[in-house]
Amino acid sequence: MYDHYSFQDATAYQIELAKQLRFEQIDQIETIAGADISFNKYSTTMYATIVMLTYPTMVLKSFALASYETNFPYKPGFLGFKEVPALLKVWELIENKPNVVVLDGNGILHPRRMGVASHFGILANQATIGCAKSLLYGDNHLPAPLKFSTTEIKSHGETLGFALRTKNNCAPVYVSAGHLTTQQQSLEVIKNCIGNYRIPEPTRQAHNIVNDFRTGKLKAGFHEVLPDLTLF
DNA sequence: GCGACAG
DNA sequence: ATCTTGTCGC
Repeated sequence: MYDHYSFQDATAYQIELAKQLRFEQIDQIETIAGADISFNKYSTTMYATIVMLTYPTMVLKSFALASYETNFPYKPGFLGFKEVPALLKVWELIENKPNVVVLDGNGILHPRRMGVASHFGILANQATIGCAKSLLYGDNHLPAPLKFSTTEIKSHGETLGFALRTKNNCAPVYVSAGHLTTQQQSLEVIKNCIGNYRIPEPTRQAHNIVNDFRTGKLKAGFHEVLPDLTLF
Protein backbone atom coordinates (compact mmCIF):
# COMPACT_ATOMS: atom_id res chain seq x y z
CA MET A 1 0.00 0.00 0.00
CA TYR A 2 2.79 2.44 0.86
CA ASP A 3 5.72 0.37 -0.41
CA HIS A 4 6.51 2.79 -3.25
CA TYR A 5 6.41 5.91 -1.05
CA SER A 6 9.66 7.79 -0.52
CA PHE A 7 10.14 9.44 2.87
CA GLN A 8 9.53 12.73 1.11
CA ASP A 9 6.19 11.41 -0.23
CA ALA A 10 5.36 10.05 3.19
CA THR A 11 6.05 13.36 4.90
CA ALA A 12 3.77 15.26 2.49
CA TYR A 13 1.07 12.61 2.97
CA GLN A 14 1.26 12.94 6.76
CA ILE A 15 0.82 16.70 6.51
CA GLU A 16 -2.30 16.18 4.37
CA LEU A 17 -3.76 13.56 6.70
CA ALA A 18 -3.16 15.81 9.71
CA LYS A 19 -5.52 18.42 8.21
CA GLN A 20 -8.35 15.91 8.63
CA LEU A 21 -7.84 15.36 12.37
CA ARG A 22 -10.86 16.07 14.56
CA PHE A 23 -11.01 16.12 18.34
CA GLU A 24 -14.31 15.65 20.12
CA GLN A 25 -15.60 13.85 23.17
CA ILE A 26 -16.72 10.23 22.73
CA ASP A 27 -20.16 10.29 24.38
CA GLN A 28 -20.23 6.75 25.73
CA ILE A 29 -17.69 3.94 25.78
CA GLU A 30 -18.88 0.37 26.22
CA THR A 31 -16.34 -1.43 24.05
CA ILE A 32 -12.67 -0.67 23.56
CA ALA A 33 -10.19 -2.32 21.22
CA GLY A 34 -6.44 -2.86 21.33
CA ALA A 35 -4.40 -3.08 18.12
CA ASP A 36 -0.90 -4.42 17.64
CA ILE A 37 1.57 -5.73 15.08
CA SER A 38 4.18 -8.46 15.38
CA PHE A 39 6.76 -9.69 12.87
CA ASN A 40 9.87 -11.80 12.61
CA LYS A 41 13.13 -9.90 12.30
CA TYR A 42 14.04 -9.18 8.64
CA SER A 43 10.61 -10.45 7.50
CA THR A 44 8.10 -8.41 5.49
CA THR A 45 5.13 -10.37 6.85
CA MET A 46 3.19 -8.28 9.36
CA TYR A 47 0.95 -10.12 11.80
CA ALA A 48 -1.89 -7.90 13.00
CA THR A 49 -4.59 -8.13 15.61
CA ILE A 50 -7.52 -6.13 16.91
CA VAL A 51 -8.81 -7.33 20.29
CA MET A 52 -12.20 -6.31 21.69
CA LEU A 53 -12.74 -5.70 25.40
CA THR A 54 -15.59 -4.43 27.56
CA TYR A 55 -15.08 -0.97 29.07
CA PRO A 56 -14.22 -0.23 31.79
CA THR A 57 -14.27 -3.85 32.99
CA MET A 58 -11.57 -5.00 30.56
CA VAL A 59 -13.05 -8.40 29.74
CA LEU A 60 -11.72 -9.86 26.48
CA LYS A 61 -14.67 -10.66 24.22
CA SER A 62 -13.26 -11.34 20.76
CA PHE A 63 -10.32 -10.72 18.45
CA ALA A 64 -9.39 -10.83 14.78
CA LEU A 65 -6.12 -11.91 13.16
CA ALA A 66 -4.70 -11.20 9.71
CA SER A 67 -1.29 -11.05 8.04
CA TYR A 68 -0.11 -8.60 5.40
CA GLU A 69 3.05 -8.12 3.34
CA THR A 70 4.79 -4.77 3.86
CA ASN A 71 8.14 -3.59 2.56
CA PHE A 72 8.10 -0.08 4.02
CA PRO A 73 10.98 0.10 6.53
CA TYR A 74 10.72 1.23 10.11
CA LYS A 75 11.87 4.78 10.61
CA PRO A 76 11.07 6.97 13.62
CA GLY A 77 8.20 9.26 12.65
CA PHE A 78 6.87 6.92 9.96
CA LEU A 79 5.61 3.91 11.88
CA GLY A 80 2.13 4.20 10.37
CA PHE A 81 3.40 3.40 6.88
CA LYS A 82 4.67 0.04 8.10
CA GLU A 83 1.78 -0.92 10.40
CA VAL A 84 -1.45 0.74 9.23
CA PRO A 85 -1.98 -1.31 6.05
CA ALA A 86 -1.96 -4.55 8.08
CA LEU A 87 -4.20 -3.00 10.71
CA LEU A 88 -6.75 -1.91 8.08
CA LYS A 89 -6.89 -5.47 6.79
CA VAL A 90 -7.62 -6.98 10.21
CA TRP A 91 -10.00 -4.11 10.96
CA GLU A 92 -12.27 -5.34 8.13
CA LEU A 93 -12.83 -8.57 10.04
CA ILE A 94 -14.46 -6.73 12.94
CA GLU A 95 -18.22 -6.53 12.39
CA ASN A 96 -19.22 -4.52 15.44
CA LYS A 97 -16.74 -1.69 15.69
CA PRO A 98 -15.57 -0.57 19.15
CA ASN A 99 -16.14 2.93 20.50
CA VAL A 100 -12.39 3.55 20.58
CA VAL A 101 -9.17 1.77 19.58
CA VAL A 102 -5.90 1.96 21.52
CA LEU A 103 -2.73 1.57 19.46
CA ASP A 104 0.84 0.81 20.45
CA GLY A 105 2.52 4.09 19.49
CA ASN A 106 1.65 7.77 19.36
CA GLY A 107 -1.31 9.81 18.19
CA ILE A 108 -0.63 13.54 17.83
CA LEU A 109 2.50 13.33 19.97
CA HIS A 110 4.46 13.40 16.74
CA PRO A 111 6.44 16.00 14.75
CA ARG A 112 3.60 16.28 12.19
CA ARG A 113 0.77 15.19 14.54
CA MET A 114 0.48 11.94 12.62
CA GLY A 115 1.61 9.04 14.76
CA VAL A 116 0.30 5.55 13.98
CA ALA A 117 -2.85 6.07 16.08
CA SER A 118 -3.82 9.26 14.26
CA HIS A 119 -2.92 7.71 10.90
CA PHE A 120 -5.11 4.65 11.48
CA GLY A 121 -7.89 6.78 12.97
CA ILE A 122 -8.13 8.98 9.88
CA LEU A 123 -8.11 6.10 7.38
CA ALA A 124 -10.60 4.01 9.39
CA ASN A 125 -12.69 7.06 10.41
CA GLN A 126 -12.45 5.76 13.94
CA ALA A 127 -11.80 7.19 17.40
CA THR A 128 -8.26 6.24 18.44
CA ILE A 129 -5.77 6.76 21.26
CA GLY A 130 -2.00 6.32 21.11
CA CYS A 131 -0.10 4.77 24.01
CA ALA A 132 3.65 4.51 23.45
CA LYS A 133 6.20 2.79 25.68
CA SER A 134 8.90 5.38 25.06
CA LEU A 135 9.09 8.98 23.94
CA LEU A 136 9.37 9.88 20.26
CA TYR A 137 8.80 13.61 20.37
CA GLY A 138 8.34 16.46 22.83
CA ASP A 139 9.92 17.69 26.03
CA ASN A 140 10.15 14.81 28.42
CA HIS A 141 9.10 15.84 31.91
CA LEU A 142 8.95 12.71 34.01
CA PRO A 143 6.04 12.33 36.43
CA ALA A 144 6.64 11.37 40.09
CA PRO A 145 7.37 7.61 40.39
CA LEU A 146 3.88 7.04 41.82
CA LYS A 147 1.00 5.23 40.11
CA PHE A 148 -1.19 7.64 38.09
CA SER A 149 1.24 10.55 38.36
CA THR A 150 1.04 12.50 35.15
CA THR A 151 2.93 15.24 33.34
CA GLU A 152 2.13 17.08 30.15
CA ILE A 153 4.39 16.46 27.17
CA LYS A 154 4.82 19.69 25.26
CA SER A 155 6.52 20.82 22.10
CA HIS A 156 7.10 24.55 21.55
CA GLY A 157 4.73 25.22 24.47
CA GLU A 158 1.87 23.15 23.02
CA THR A 159 0.61 20.16 24.98
CA LEU A 160 0.50 17.11 22.71
CA GLY A 161 0.18 14.28 25.19
CA PHE A 162 0.94 12.97 28.66
CA ALA A 163 3.51 10.85 30.41
CA LEU A 164 1.52 8.53 32.68
CA ARG A 165 2.96 6.41 35.45
CA THR A 166 0.91 3.19 35.37
CA LYS A 167 2.79 1.47 38.23
CA ASN A 168 4.98 2.68 41.09
CA ASN A 169 8.64 2.92 40.12
CA CYS A 170 7.98 1.83 36.57
CA ALA A 171 8.81 3.76 33.42
CA PRO A 172 5.82 5.84 32.27
CA VAL A 173 3.80 5.31 29.11
CA TYR A 174 3.12 8.19 26.73
CA VAL A 175 -0.55 8.84 25.98
CA SER A 176 -1.87 11.05 23.20
CA ALA A 177 -5.15 11.56 21.35
CA GLY A 178 -5.27 9.84 17.99
CA HIS A 179 -8.47 10.98 16.27
CA LEU A 180 -12.10 11.71 17.24
CA THR A 181 -11.39 12.01 20.96
CA THR A 182 -9.91 14.72 23.18
CA GLN A 183 -6.58 14.88 24.96
CA GLN A 184 -8.21 14.78 28.39
CA GLN A 185 -10.49 11.91 27.44
CA SER A 186 -7.62 9.89 26.00
CA LEU A 187 -5.78 10.18 29.32
CA GLU A 188 -8.90 9.27 31.33
CA VAL A 189 -9.63 6.25 29.16
CA ILE A 190 -6.09 4.90 29.43
CA LYS A 191 -6.17 5.32 33.21
CA ASN A 192 -9.32 3.19 33.26
CA CYS A 193 -7.55 0.49 31.25
CA ILE A 194 -4.74 -0.11 33.73
CA GLY A 195 -4.68 -3.55 35.32
CA ASN A 196 -1.70 -4.94 37.18
CA TYR A 197 0.80 -4.26 34.43
CA ARG A 198 2.62 -1.27 33.00
CA ILE A 199 0.89 -1.63 29.64
CA PRO A 200 -2.86 -0.90 29.53
CA GLU A 201 -5.03 -3.98 28.98
CA PRO A 202 -6.14 -3.38 25.36
CA THR A 203 -2.63 -3.23 23.90
CA ARG A 204 -1.20 -5.70 26.41
CA GLN A 205 -3.74 -8.34 25.42
CA ALA A 206 -3.29 -7.49 21.75
CA HIS A 207 0.46 -7.97 22.07
CA ASN A 208 0.07 -11.40 23.68
CA ILE A 209 -2.48 -12.60 21.16
CA VAL A 210 -0.65 -11.38 18.07
CA ASN A 211 2.49 -13.16 19.23
CA ASP A 212 0.54 -16.41 19.51
CA PHE A 213 -0.62 -15.75 15.95
CA ARG A 214 2.91 -15.15 14.68
CA THR A 215 4.20 -18.31 16.33
CA GLY A 216 1.40 -20.43 14.91
CA LYS A 217 -0.65 -21.04 18.03
CA LEU A 218 -3.58 -19.07 16.61
CA LYS A 219 -4.95 -18.88 13.08
CA ALA A 220 -6.14 -15.96 10.95
CA GLY A 221 -9.79 -14.93 11.17
CA PHE A 222 -12.32 -13.72 13.68
CA HIS A 223 -12.45 -15.40 17.08
CA GLU A 224 -15.07 -15.16 19.81
CA VAL A 225 -13.82 -15.66 23.36
CA LEU A 226 -16.01 -18.05 25.34
CA PRO A 227 -17.32 -16.76 28.67
CA ASP A 228 -15.36 -17.90 31.72
CA LEU A 229 -17.64 -20.10 33.80
CA THR A 230 -15.11 -20.72 36.58
CA LEU A 231 -17.62 -19.68 39.27
CA PHE A 232 -19.80 -22.74 38.40
C1' DG B 1 27.36 19.64 12.67
C1' DC B 2 25.39 16.94 16.81
C1' DG B 3 22.10 14.26 19.25
C1' DA B 4 17.38 12.00 19.40
C1' DC B 5 14.75 8.75 17.41
C1' DA B 6 7.22 5.12 18.60
C1' DG B 7 7.56 -0.08 16.68
C1' DA C 1 9.89 -5.20 16.56
C1' DT C 2 12.67 -9.82 17.97
C1' DC C 3 16.31 -12.75 20.46
C1' DT C 4 17.76 -13.94 25.28
C1' DT C 5 19.94 -15.08 31.11
C1' DG C 6 20.48 -13.40 34.89
C1' DT C 7 19.74 -9.90 38.27
C1' DC C 8 17.88 -6.20 41.23
C1' DG C 9 14.00 -4.41 43.90
C1' DC C 10 9.18 -3.94 45.68
